[in-house]
Amino acid sequence: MSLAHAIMTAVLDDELTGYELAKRFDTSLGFFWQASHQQIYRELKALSQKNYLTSRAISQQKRPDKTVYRLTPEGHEYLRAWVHESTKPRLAKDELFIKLYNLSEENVADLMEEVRERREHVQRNLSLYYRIRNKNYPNFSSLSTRMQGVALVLDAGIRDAESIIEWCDCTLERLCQVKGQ
Amino acid sequence: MSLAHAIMTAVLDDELTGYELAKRFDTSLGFFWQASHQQIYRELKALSQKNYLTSRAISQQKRPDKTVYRLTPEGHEYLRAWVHESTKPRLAKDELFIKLYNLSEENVADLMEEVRERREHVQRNLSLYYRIRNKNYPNFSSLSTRMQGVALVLDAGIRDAESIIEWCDCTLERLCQVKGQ
DNA sequence: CCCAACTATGCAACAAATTGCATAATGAGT
DNA sequence: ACTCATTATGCAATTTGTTGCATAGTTGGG
Repeated sequence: MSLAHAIMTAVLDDELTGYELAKRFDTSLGFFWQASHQQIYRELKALSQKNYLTSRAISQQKRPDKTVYRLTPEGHEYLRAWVHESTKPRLAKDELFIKLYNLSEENVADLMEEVRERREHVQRNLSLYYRIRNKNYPNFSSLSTRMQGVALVLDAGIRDAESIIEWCDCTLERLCQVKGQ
Repeated sequence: MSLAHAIMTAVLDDELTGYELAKRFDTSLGFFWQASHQQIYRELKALSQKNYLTSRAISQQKRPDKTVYRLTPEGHEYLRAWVHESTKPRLAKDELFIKLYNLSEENVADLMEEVRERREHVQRNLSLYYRIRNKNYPNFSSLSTRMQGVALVLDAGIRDAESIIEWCDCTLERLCQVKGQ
């Protein structure tokens, strides 16, 4: 259900296409929500039928035609009311940790490589978050209330990424000792 | 698919019932995987049919009868091979951050309460992780390789929880200022 | 010039997860 | 005495998410 809320929140300020939404769920929004383009297009259609979103077709010459979506007043009110409802605990699933539970001399090299890849991936996200913060949220106090909320989420993403990178470095050192018997 | 791997990993050392597994997915394992008891019982049945787990019925007088599951050699081999396969990126979904994107003077009090609850929840988990570490993994170097892997995951859980608590404290201060205009 | 990646959308089949319900005994607290 | 939480398992319906496929022009690199 909350994919709907995430999408509606994403189009609070911007008019966006399904394609652009998919990219955001893969980058900035990806810190706290993920969705495939198939899911997004399905949900956009459902939300339009419920009258929470309106769509507008845009013809393009050099690119395929596209449809941009924006929040309706009904959608805005629905979202406003939803914020007051009880919040589900965060959901996290990470295969890497299941695999680490199975650590052995036989697989330690593979797992080190996985941790290295995880570090790189998180480092890329962190760089992106820094860029977004420097560009759009340089001074917290000067932001509008809504943008302060966004900045707080960005801060969570940055802290999360930094802490994971530290763990990766520490873990790689320890796995290196396991590898060398 | 990976619920299967998580369950098989959980019964690597211990014989467990579906009920006990459900409790673990709600506490220690919950850091990196969650599953309802309905999901778990279904998966246990499927894994038994595939011959990756064997079950043993235990009659009880004061409590309902129960069934304990353990890993078969086939299950062990399957798990061993799976560790070498490519790992999917972590999946995280958190409604709290969607709600923070919608921060306003109207909802700031509710959101502060949500952040406080999140802090308490994470603090409870952190205390549990500390207890587990002090009890079972006090000295990293003296552990078996497999247990070192478990200790590394525990370390990730501790770092994660500590960093979230810091964010909650910082966020509560900032939200307090928003509340007071 | 060819191949890959990007832009842009969507259907259909399938797998995974959630929600609601059901049973049934024991122990702990008010 | 009554109520609530705990132990212990499971079915059925629905919702959500994944995987595979399909189309089709543009842009960039080697």
